[in-house]
Amino acid sequence: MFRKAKQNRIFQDVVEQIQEAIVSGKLKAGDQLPPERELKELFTISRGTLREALRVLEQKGLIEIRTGVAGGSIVKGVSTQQVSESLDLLIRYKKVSLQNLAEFRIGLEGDVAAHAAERATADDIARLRGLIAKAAAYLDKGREHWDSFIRTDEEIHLAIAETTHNPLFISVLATISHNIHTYYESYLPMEEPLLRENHQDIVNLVTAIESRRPDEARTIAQDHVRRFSAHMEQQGVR
Amino acid sequence: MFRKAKQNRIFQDVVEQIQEAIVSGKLKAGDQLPPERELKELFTISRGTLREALRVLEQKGLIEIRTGVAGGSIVKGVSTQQVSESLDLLIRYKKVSLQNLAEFRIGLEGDVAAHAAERATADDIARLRGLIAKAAAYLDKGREHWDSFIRTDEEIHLAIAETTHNPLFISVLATISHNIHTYYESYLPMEEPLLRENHQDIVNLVTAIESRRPDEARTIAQDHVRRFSAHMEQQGVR
DNA sequence: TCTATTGTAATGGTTAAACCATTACATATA
DNA sequence: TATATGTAATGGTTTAACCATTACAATAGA
Repeated sequence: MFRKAKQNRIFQDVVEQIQEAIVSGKLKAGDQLPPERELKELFTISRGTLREALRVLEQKGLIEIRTGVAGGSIVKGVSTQQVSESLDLLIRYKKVSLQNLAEFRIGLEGDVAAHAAERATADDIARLRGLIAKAAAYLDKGREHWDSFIRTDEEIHLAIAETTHNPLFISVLATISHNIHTYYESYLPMEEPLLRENHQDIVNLVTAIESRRPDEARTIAQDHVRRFSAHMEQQGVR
Repeated sequence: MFRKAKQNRIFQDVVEQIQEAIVSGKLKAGDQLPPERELKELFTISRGTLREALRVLEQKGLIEIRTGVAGGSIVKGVSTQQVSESLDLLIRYKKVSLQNLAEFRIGLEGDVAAHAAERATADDIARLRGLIAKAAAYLDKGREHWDSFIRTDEEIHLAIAETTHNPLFISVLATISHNIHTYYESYLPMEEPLLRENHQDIVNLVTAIESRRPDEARTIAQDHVRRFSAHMEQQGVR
């Protein structure tokens, strides 16, 4: 029914006030908070307590703190960074396995592909085609550019998510993608046939999106995720 | 290529040392850290700096801090709590709409239902049946217990997510559910037929899960979400 | 006049010592 | 034996001082 009434911790109150201002839009990304010595007067608290509050806000990714003249707390706005970081911690703590990630990602990438196919504009398609060409170029340029290929691949997945115009798909996919790519780099053998297979999947996917075939797009995306997860598992990832 | 080399902040070093000890298992959930006045000696830092470090660890959900004799920092281990909280912040900040949430939830609840049907144990089913009976009782007890019905309904959705045994499904669904229920309470008319319809959906869903019919479970879950989102939209939610 | 150097003041980072508020546990009392 | 009370441990907060870094202005040199 009720949660335990927490003892009032002053810094917590300060955190909530500033966070609320950011979430509600009163403070926008790029805005600068007054220096600590002024803020502490505004809240009528000591500098130490204020700094604990700023530390929490910094940890949440809501502000960035710079030293020096004209330094101070700069508002950053909410980003996927924090979701990503906490998920990363979970994975390292072995609470989330590669299978868990893959299983989740199959549904997610499928939905994203299907919705993208329903909504992609000509601009979206042009952007995707551009990224595909860029990836292909890296692939042809040889081994030392394959890192760039992988990064472009991730970029394409994100671009597809963006054509859904649903911030949830975008942020969740960004988080999962980022974490999957950590595995990618460690466990996917960097061999040309595999990268070519990867690229061909993407080409097929974008073609399906362009042709407005949601079901086909979903199937291609899900197959792709399944196949590459299997590749990684063969490399001995638990 | 490289990230900017951050200036060494002492509290950051302390955070990393303690976090590493937790993630690597040297510190386990339930373990108690020495009191601040001892810790500060161990790290040879001031109490203020130590407290900034503890604040960050607390914010990350890695420790819990209690006052009083025998209080102090208790290790909590890594949990999904932080993922949920940051995702929650993201939803509030990005002003994710009911449609955005519903669209995302359709795929998610479908996947969850299907995987639950594949994996549910006898215990899982018993638990779900128990919750369903509890919900039905609240429904029969009349209007003033309908709040409890709604809360039990959310509990059932979470219990289904838990039978997937995939922490990703669990924490993401928990977050989405929590946010959807904010809308629920504001926009869903509290009328008996609607609540009965809701309950019947859940009964059907659990039956499908019990009978190991993933596809049917997926369809029921998705229909349910679609129908109730439509109900809310009729109430004029953007 | 333009550029490179140097100075300086603003600002976050850290330390230290003191006192307050809460609470588990021991002790005393009915 | 059970309840009330005392007490010491522990986190929460304040204050004041000093250090480290840095943007910007003043200065010097070409």
